[in-house]
Order: sequence, then structure tokens, then C-alpha cells
Amino acid sequence: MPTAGHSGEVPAPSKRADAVRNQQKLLAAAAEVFVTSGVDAPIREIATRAGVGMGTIYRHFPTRADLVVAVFRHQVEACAEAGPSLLASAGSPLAALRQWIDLFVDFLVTKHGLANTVQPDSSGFTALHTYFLDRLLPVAEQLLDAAVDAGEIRPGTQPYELMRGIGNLCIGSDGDPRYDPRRLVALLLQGLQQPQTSRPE
Amino acid sequence: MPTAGHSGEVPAPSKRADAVRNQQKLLAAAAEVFVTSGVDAPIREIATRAGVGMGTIYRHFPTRADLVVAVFRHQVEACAEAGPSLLASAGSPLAALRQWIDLFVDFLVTKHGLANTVQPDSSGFTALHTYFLDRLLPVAEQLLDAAVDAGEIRPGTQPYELMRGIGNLCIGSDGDPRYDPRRLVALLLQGLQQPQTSRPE
DNA sequence: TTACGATACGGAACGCTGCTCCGCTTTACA
DNA sequence: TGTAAAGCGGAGCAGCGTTCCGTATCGTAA
Repeated sequence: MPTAGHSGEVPAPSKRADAVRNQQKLLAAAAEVFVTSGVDAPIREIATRAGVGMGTIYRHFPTRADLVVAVFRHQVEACAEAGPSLLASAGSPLAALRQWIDLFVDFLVTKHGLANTVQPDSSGFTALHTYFLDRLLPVAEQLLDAAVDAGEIRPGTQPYELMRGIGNLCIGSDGDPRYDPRRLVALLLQGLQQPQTSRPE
Repeated sequence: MPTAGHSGEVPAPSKRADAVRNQQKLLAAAAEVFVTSGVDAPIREIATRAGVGMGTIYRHFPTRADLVVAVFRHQVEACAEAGPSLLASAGSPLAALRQWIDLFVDFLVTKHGLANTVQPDSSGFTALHTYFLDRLLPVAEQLLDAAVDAGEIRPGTQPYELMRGIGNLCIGSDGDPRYDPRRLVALLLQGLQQPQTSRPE
């Protein structure tokens, strides 16, 4: 094989620069549109938002499932990388956790859409799910630990339990304007905070 | 209010005969088409099969969910009524059970489609589910008991467990031509039969 | 730097679908 | 039997997924 890079994410032997650019633009645009309009959003809308033509999107992602899966992996990676950097840039561990969960909720739209797009009992699905857990659980743990160490939230919360709870809160969030999972997630976070952090009214 | 009928299934005060006829034709046609092409089948196909126009189907069932729910209730009723009559008409209780399960599998296509059509966590959904259980469990029990009394199948099988098992076998039956739930259901029934029915090879 | 083949792009066009709307038919009732 | 209302049918519209091919862009070798 020719120069395959250094075990990066793109094993393709050689790709044109504009093709790589467009793929990135499409992933970003699709992620935004999925949050706005769900995973069933018109392909045209995604192409328009990315500033590319219909042909381009179909060349990169022949089926909708291909696109959704790619966005999923991309989001997992972005979410995982955002954890440590938020911890460094945000004012406090709690602020970092809050912002990270915000990203996480956005991302869950894609994750739940996954079940409607690819066969939920296929081998590819379980592979994605384990990837999801392996990559994100340590990040959540790191953020939680930091916030606990800073005395901003009470200790004892399991990362898996929190992620699972947030995930469940976001189920069925489409179609019902009366139900806003973000409000409930915010409540959850509120409940996590130490009593002395917020003044007793 | 005018004459509201006698607490039947149709609370409409007075309906034209052809309207009632068409509604029945639509329910029957939709049921067939759902089995053939799934609950996402084109509305046109259902209208054509029923021999009515597009306007008619949309007047009776404004949304796809309305149609699916109506077919569901209709199927539950038909399935429940078929139990005793099969027991009387079929050659043996086991034959009756076999034919009834055949109906039941057809019907499950609609039931699983329900989850994709109406909100699975809505109150209407749980109401339909309890209706489903209340109406069908006794029938399954009656058929099982009869077959056990006749010595055709081994005793000890719980009706709920059987129905649940058949239901699970029928999950994800769309889209994969390699997976035919009916074969597996038949195997299940085979396993239910008394050892002495089939010669021990 | 230039020229050229390969690669990727864009979007018009097609077929299929859900849904509406209105002229015509059928029904029920007096 | 005559008439108003209720119901019917399907053409037509808008939106979506998907394909296809002329054109633009890129990488490379001279």
C-alpha cells in the first residue's frame, strides 16, 4: 500500500484536498441540521447548509445511514476531545461539565436517530454503541471527578448512571414542543450541586 | 345530542351506508397491504386496493396514525373473535392454535408498525397495549388449554410467555429477506408438541 | 510555470410520495 | 319522487430522494 499516513482516521490512499474539505463541511452541517430538524431532515437542506451540491453529498455518503453513522463517530470524537479542553478553558469544573453536557445533549439527537436509521440489532450498531461508551465514559468521569474535587458538586454520582439518565431524558424529544429535555437535564445538574454552592434563597 | 346509538364502536350519530362500507373496505385493504408492504406503504396503494379514491381515505383517516390505530383495533377484535370459531371449525385444537397464530403473526406487523407511527410513550399507546393484552390473552389461554386437554401439546406453557415470544420473533422482520419469523414460529410450535406426536427418528 | 489527465463538483431533471380541492355522484328524507 | 346534503374520486400541487453528466478544480510531470 502507498503512504497510508500514521494510523489516522483516513486510511484512503490519496484524496483531493477539496474532497476532504467538503466531507468535513458536510459532517458539520449534518450535525447542525440533525439538531434542528432531526435525522429525517431533507438531504437538500444539509447540502445547502454545507454549501455543496446534491451530487457531492451522495458521493461521500451513498445512503442516509452512512451519513448518520459518520456524523455519530465524528460527534463522539468531538465530544470526547471537548472534555479536557473545556476543563482547561472554562472558568470552573462545573462550568466545563455544564458545557460538555450541552454538547452531549446535541449529540444524543444523532444517537437516537441512529436507531431509526440503521438496524438496531445489527452488528454495526452494537459496535458503535461500545465505541460510544468506551470513548465517552472516561471523559464524563474526568469531568465529574474534577467538579467533585473542586467541591462544586456532591460526590457519589456514577458517570454511567448520569449519561444514561441524560440519554433517557432525551428520548422522544422530537415532535412534542411541550417537552424540552434540556430543562430537565438542567434540573438534574442543579440537583447535583452542593447545597452551599447556591445561597439558600 | 341526537340518537347516539347503543355504545357500539361507532358513536357517530348517523352515517351513510356507503361511508360505513368504505370504512370497512379500507380497514381490510390496509390490513392486507400492511402485511405485504409494511405500515409505510404508499397511501395510494391502500386506496387502490380498497377500490376507493384518495379523498375517501383521507376523510376517514386524516393521518397515517389514525389508520394504523384503527386497523390495530380492528385486528385485535378479529383475532379475538377468530379464536373460539377456529376451535369449533378446525379439525383439532392444535390445528386451531396453528391457524390462530398465523393470524396473530400477520397482525404483529401492524402492532410493531404502531411503535413507529404513534408516539410509543403516549397515553394512547399504553391504552392500546392494555386493550391488546386484555382482549387476546384469554383467547390464547383458551386455545392452549384446549390443545393441552386434547393431549396434542405438552402442558405448562404460559399464554403470556408464548405471545411475548412470538412477538419478539417478529421484531425487525422488515427489510431482511433472509429472516422469516414464520419459520421460527413454526419451530416454536413444533417444540410445543408432545414427543409421541412425532416419531423419535 | 505550464499543460494535461484524473478527480470531484454542482444542480437540473425525473419519478414517487403525501396531501388538497372541487366537480360529480349517491344517499336519506320529506 | 324531488331535493339538499353528505360523500366520493382523482387530477393536480408541492416536496423529497436519487441520478447523471457537463463543467470546474486539483495534483503532477515535464
